[in-house]
Amino acid sequence: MAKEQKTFRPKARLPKGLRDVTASMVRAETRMLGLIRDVYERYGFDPLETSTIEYADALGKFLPDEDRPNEGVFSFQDDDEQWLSLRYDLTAPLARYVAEHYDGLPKPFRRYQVGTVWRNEKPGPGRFRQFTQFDADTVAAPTVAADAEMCMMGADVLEALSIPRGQYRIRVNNRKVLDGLLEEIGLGSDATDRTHMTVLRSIDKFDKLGRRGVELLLGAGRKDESGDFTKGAGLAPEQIARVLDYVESGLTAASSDRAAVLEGWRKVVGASAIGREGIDELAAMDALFTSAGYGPDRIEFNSWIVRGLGYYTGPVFEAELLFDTRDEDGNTVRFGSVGSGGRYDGLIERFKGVKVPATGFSVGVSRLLAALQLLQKVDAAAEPDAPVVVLTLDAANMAGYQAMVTELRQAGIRAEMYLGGSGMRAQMKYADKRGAPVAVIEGEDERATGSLTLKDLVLGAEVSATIEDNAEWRQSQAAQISVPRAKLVEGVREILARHRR
RNA sequence: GCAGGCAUAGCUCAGCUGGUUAGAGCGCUAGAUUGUGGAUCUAGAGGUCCCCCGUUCGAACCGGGGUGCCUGUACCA
Repeated sequence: MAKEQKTFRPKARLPKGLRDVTASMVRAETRMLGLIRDVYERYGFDPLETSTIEYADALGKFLPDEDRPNEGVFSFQDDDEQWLSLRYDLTAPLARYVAEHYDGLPKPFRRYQVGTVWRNEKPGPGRFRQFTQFDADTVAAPTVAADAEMCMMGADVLEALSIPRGQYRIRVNNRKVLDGLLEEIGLGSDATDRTHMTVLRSIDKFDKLGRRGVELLLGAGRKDESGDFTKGAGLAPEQIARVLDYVESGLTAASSDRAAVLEGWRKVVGASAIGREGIDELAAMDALFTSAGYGPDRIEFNSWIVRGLGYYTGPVFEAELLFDTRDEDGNTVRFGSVGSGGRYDGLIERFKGVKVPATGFSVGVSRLLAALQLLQKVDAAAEPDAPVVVLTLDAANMAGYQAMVTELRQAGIRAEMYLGGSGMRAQMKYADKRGAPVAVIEGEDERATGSLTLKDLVLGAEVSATIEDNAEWRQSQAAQISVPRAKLVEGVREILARHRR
């Protein structure tokens, strides 16, 4: 009763939040990574490649509001039942590496690393579960000179990618200033306190929600446009006023004068020792920026840069694109942050028990690439020419076609022979779809006379626009020439030269 | 995670108050036009109407649950 067994057919689909990257984007990314690498190398950083998989406990959990432990990380068990995780950033593995090889490393230790990282969380526009980061970190460098260097390097990276000065900004703040503010409004110094965190997160949203939105979040809370309600920090009106004071003291002068921003902050948080320390550190950074010629059109001090609450302990910074652009659907897209970093003096302490100060900067590669693409800064010259296609019209003569392709390749010309099974018309369509500049044709007629027909497909496309009649289109062979078989390379070169960019 | 919306061919979508064989345009494949990409003409392939359960004589359409996508929000190491 052999009933027909249904063969199992898996559905061809990609898991959510992941994507396939096609030729032009792969090439553009490769090129972009090269430019970033050049900048990092110039600053004296050395490459390091750590593994993509680490023991879960080495990556650590440091989210203070851990409602869902282990969320966010892809994990699985090894043969010996130990938990392994895909890395979710490049900093935690660096901390592990430094702790493991501490005694042998030069200190300060400076390394850069580019790599794929994974986060198991809800994807969104421009937010994937697998993406690429490009980091530089300096470990065992206690002074803010290391932080200042990160900021300047961030600016250099963006300019190396042809983002004009003025269209981006490196925005810098200091966690110590924020701690001083919280102290000043009487919230104490418990960094894991819920109100504490809510206040910081509210400040972080100033850019997005504006003064009114932040005010609501600091107080009772805020309703979003779908009607969902976000609970606020529940501060008293005087406290709210003080926080907004701080935020706006950074706003008025931000683009013009770094020293003026620090003066403004000093008035609000200067009474706190930790706040003063933070401001003094930024003043030291300002001196370095200024002497190196990095003005406020590149690096600014900014009140609402907060960053994540997990591990930053000092200066924090974000590289932000300032322009709006439009996506394929014509919607306005604000790019915002394409890189970020800061000082994390506590990360390596997890392993070593001793404090090892460190600071780093991380470029969000995929995001930045998407921005460049919409800016049309993705360089078309990085694309290789499409291959010359040698048509295979006679199955008995494959050896002859192979010889032609090889000749072209040996002459440095990108070329391929048609490897499908269809007729001439389909082969021409294929060449067209590939964007081939030249089709090499050798059929019976050509072979009889020892010649080849070379068709200039670029010129042909231009000609076809003016022709409507089929007979005319076929007979007008303006776009093709006949050359002796021996002149294959020469003839192809000549046509390529016509269209050289 | 929370809130709202959406789900029909590769793509963009139509499909009446539930009614027989679910459609269009574009794209794709092949043929015609003496061995040639465009144009024109002809033919063809391609769908578990997101999935499961239910209501009904009957479900693409109604109800419940699930999944996926979009928007906002939260989080962002």
